[in-house]
Amino acid sequence: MSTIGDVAKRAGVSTMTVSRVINNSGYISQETRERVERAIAELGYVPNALARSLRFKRTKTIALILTDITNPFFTTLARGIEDAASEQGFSVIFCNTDESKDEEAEYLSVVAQKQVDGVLLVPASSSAESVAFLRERGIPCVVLDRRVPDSAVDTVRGDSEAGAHQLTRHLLELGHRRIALLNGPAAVSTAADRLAGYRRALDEAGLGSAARVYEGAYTMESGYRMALQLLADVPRPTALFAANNFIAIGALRALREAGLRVPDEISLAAFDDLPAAIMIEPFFTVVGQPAYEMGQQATWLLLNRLAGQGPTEPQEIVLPAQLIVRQSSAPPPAAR
Amino acid sequence: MSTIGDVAKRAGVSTMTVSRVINNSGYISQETRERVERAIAELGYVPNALARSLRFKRTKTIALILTDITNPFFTTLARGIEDAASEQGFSVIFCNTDESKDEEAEYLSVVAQKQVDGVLLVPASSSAESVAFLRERGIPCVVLDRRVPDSAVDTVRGDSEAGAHQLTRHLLELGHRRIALLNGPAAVSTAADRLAGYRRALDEAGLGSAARVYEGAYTMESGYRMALQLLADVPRPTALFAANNFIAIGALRALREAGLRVPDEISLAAFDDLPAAIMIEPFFTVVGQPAYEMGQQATWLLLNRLAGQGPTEPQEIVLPAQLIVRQSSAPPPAAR
DNA sequence: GCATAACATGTTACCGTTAACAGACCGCCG
DNA sequence: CGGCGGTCTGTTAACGGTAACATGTTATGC
Repeated sequence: MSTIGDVAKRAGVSTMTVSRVINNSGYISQETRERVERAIAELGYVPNALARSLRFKRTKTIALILTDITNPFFTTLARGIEDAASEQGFSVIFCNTDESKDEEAEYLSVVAQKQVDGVLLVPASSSAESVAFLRERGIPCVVLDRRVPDSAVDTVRGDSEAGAHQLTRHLLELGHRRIALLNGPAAVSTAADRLAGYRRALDEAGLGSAARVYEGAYTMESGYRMALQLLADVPRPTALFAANNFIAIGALRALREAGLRVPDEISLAAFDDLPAAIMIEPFFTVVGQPAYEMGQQATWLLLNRLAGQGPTEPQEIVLPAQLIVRQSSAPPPAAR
Repeated sequence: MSTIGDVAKRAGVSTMTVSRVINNSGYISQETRERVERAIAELGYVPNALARSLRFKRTKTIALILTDITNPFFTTLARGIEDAASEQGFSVIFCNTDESKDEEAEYLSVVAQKQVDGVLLVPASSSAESVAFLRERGIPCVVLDRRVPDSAVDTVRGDSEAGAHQLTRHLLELGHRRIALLNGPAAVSTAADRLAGYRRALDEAGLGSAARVYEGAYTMESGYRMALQLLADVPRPTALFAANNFIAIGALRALREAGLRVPDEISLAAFDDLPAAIMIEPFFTVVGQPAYEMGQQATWLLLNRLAGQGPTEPQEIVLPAQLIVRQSSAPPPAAR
């Protein structure tokens, strides 16, 4: 690739003159400008952003560190982020941690070295380490989807507690009394919040002691295993609340294998919608989160920080979750 | 963020000594090494990859330019790419072009400026411009999923022709004689290939004149519109072949709205599987492509090129597509 | 006991770009 | 006609890191 020096030589001027043409700064005569532009075109010159970034200390690049892009919730989030970022001329480096703290730390180190201007982080665990790492190095950060025990960090997330409360109430109102929660890892704030919402709904119904909580991971395998375990319980729950979409899919498989019809014999409801695009038969009763908007808002917040705009206090933006009742939830068999 | 100079000052050595410690090169006394390491830890120093890249002319970063990450096929592809890249210490910048040539050109310019070591490109159109742009600037490139009219470029794609042939034959064997193809844009090679496979199957069955081809975009809206159009045709086709998953979903919506039961009254089969994770009710008969492996292989190919390994001739890796018969295809009503 | 090699550290220059400063030339004003 | 301001272009140094070279010190071998 040619450099500004090559262009300068070809146009018979100094590199500084070329730089002025590129950046439209200072004075250049019409004739020189044309000569330089011709040289640029002939050489197919593109400025070296590394050299620029080294001087300006900004790369116009942000990092998106999430757990798994194949989870449709995160896919949509990522799309919202990339759209909002590219609109303002920013590029996005994306990283999948698979919920591993070590992977996350590794990626943080890499993107810090690459001098990203900011980080959008879906933290793998509910610790303050990652945020502290970034703060020490002066890298702005917005935490996405989950809380971390650090009150001074910008956060954009869905309202897991209220969403879980809504979903549990929905099941209670259908007449269910034995509702099991198939939850994600306790260390992840969304799991803690969904548990809290579930508990609150049960408590309000005077059924606090009926809580049945299984703790696993936000994966299909874990959903499958938790459901198997649950099916062995006596008496069996009449409704399952899956704490995310993957758990729901895994659990559904287990229910199918056990020959249980949904929702006739057992109800199943979940947190996190699947994109409408993909729901061939709109089936799951869910609490959906506005993933695309969440990504947009987080990016706007981060880019505003980078531009030194907006309020200085840390923001916590909590987007509402919405209950969407579909076919997977119905009154319990006994109640019919 | 602190620099190598700050570390050097704190440790009372030259920057070169610090550099040697970081890179484990040359000779350093145990004592000096420890002093430097302490200084690094105290300052939370991370080396500036920009400065390094400026010297070495490699950024350990690749660009992934695709049309839309929310298409599950590309999501899985992207995941395969990121996994393969990060395993070798490479970061991935991702860009959504939404099938726009202008967006693609814009992104190419940006990533060229950012000095990515290579580009994985799902071209928005079947022109050689983008590949030429990269070649002029010496940026290695692997074209993904689609062909471009440039025989000298590495390509990794699925076998659209054979897959479409298989799927069409499947419908023919079920007894269908009026099979409509709801295709993507003719300018995209996968659409051309799927059309060719479809035509070949019909020709082989002596039904070449029965071909009915609708051309649209690879989107749900387009699938919906094409299906509406098709439903007005007399006589109506008994089977639809949707050229990708989004078209299939849009078409299914139109069929539902028209009150047509699938597959009893009309069959529907598609190219591109939906991830098993998301198929709540395995429903669509499809030709699936190994998206994750495609991403992996493309990345390996690109990284090998960067390392100067592997054959020098351009590669064309064509991965097989696989017919998966599920519930959306059945014999035509008349044949029952 | 002295050349020689191995070890340990520092200095200089460069990667590509641009801010800051420095000239050179022009016309215009008093 | 001397000086001043506007226009145009060039030189130098710096961003953070490292290769290549230089220098000094200590151990090794004969």
